[in-house]
Amino acid sequence: MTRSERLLALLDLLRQSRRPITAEAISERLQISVRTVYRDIRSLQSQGAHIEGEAGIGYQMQPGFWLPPLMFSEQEIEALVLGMRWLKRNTDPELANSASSCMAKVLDALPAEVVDQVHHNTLLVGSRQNTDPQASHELRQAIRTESVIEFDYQDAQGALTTRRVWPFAMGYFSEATVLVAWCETRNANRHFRVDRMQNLIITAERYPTSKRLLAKQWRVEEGIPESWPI
Amino acid sequence: MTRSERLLALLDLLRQSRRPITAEAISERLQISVRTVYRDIRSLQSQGAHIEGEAGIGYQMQPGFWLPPLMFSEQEIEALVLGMRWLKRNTDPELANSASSCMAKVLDALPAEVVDQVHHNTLLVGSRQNTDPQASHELRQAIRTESVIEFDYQDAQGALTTRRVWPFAMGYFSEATVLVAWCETRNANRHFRVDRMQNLIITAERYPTSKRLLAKQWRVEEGIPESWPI
DNA sequence: GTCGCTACTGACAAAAGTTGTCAGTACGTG
DNA sequence: CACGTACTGACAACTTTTGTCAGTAGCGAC
Repeated sequence: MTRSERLLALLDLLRQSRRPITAEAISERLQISVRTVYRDIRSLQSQGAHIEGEAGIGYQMQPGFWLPPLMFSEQEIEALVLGMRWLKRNTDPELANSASSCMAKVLDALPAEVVDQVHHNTLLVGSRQNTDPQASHELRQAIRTESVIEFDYQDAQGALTTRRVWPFAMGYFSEATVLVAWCETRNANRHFRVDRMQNLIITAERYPTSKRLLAKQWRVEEGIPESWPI
Repeated sequence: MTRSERLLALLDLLRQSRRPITAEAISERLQISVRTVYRDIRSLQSQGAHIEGEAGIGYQMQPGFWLPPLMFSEQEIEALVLGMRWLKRNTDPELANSASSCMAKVLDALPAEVVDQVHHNTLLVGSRQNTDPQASHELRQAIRTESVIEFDYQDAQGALTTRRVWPFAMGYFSEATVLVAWCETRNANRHFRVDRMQNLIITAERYPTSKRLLAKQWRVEEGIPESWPI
């Protein structure tokens, strides 16, 4: 059994065992030395598995690595499919891809007839003209990492300015995709249509506050009640 | 990316792709040689994954057989939230409700730190004017049950006619919601804007074919390739 | 405090695994 | 037959993995 196979086996082992397992027990079970068990555990942890070890006790895996089976009603499935289709046709390839894999994960646990229903579901969505998918992707990335960005912007009057902003939200409208950001140049929150940006640069610089705070402040300014409903 | 990480990624990839995927496609996606793809596939198979390969076709995995899917990634959560938000603001209350309960179920399975991310997610969607929510809901119900429906319809020229149709699909566009149906009156497939319908009646009568067949035929007529992607 | 149990770390050299390349075979479809 | 694709074997360069050994550290029982 090679290491990579063993890691999968170890995941399975930890997933199934309810009580803590000692490294020594694992080492016997998998026919490897204790030292290697420690290394394997470390490797899984670095891949996102929540495995806790306590001296004198053993190892135990916390939930949150594997997605448990989710059950949905027919209507919920319909909603899910429709939402994912909208993403596929109205955002960017990266989000579309995430939508697909979401759907695949959900479907994994569902009985075959439901999967079949999904593939024959006839709720459809239209698509709008795409804004530059690359930019859209990069901007979302920048929001995630709270990075300062720079770009040239052509406003509604056609005037071109260079901006340096702290992005914290994106709005998907049927006419355009809009970035919401704190503008260093103007010292205020501003909205920017993605299709009017040019020469976008994601700097390595992280902005000196958090997107949460920025968003909260923006909501107050705009009179948007509370954090966003789902 | 180490081999063991790659194997998990490969599982995810196979789970996600509904259609068979060729070894070459995988090799590009994972940035490895084709030979290594064959080795990786073999490795997963020997551990119990149900992966089938056919010459000239590609690989396909039978879902739900081995390890459960990995937890949603940050990007997948983002996609999910955005999709559900679109539903909330652009369809009807029934779908919006389904979206909410979907999200609630998903959140229930998520570790706390991810739940927090969801509540502070800043991808937003615009909303369009609603078509009559009641009608929208009833029409979807009619599609589900394959019921014959009747209504008065005002076409683009303003002429009013009474129709009896077999509904099988709905399209959500930014300008309007459109019902796609086989029209008994015209003996052909027709599209109807929901906002131009009046006096809608869902009859108790079930139409003498299936929505799948109707949809298939419509797709052929319209030159839409294959069943709908997610 | 000491003991027993166990998690965990660093270092190192031998052993094993991994990879891309190349040259082939096999299979089903058109 | 040609084509697309699954699949195999061999090999050498390259990386990773492994066990061993020598330690440190936390916790509960006595």
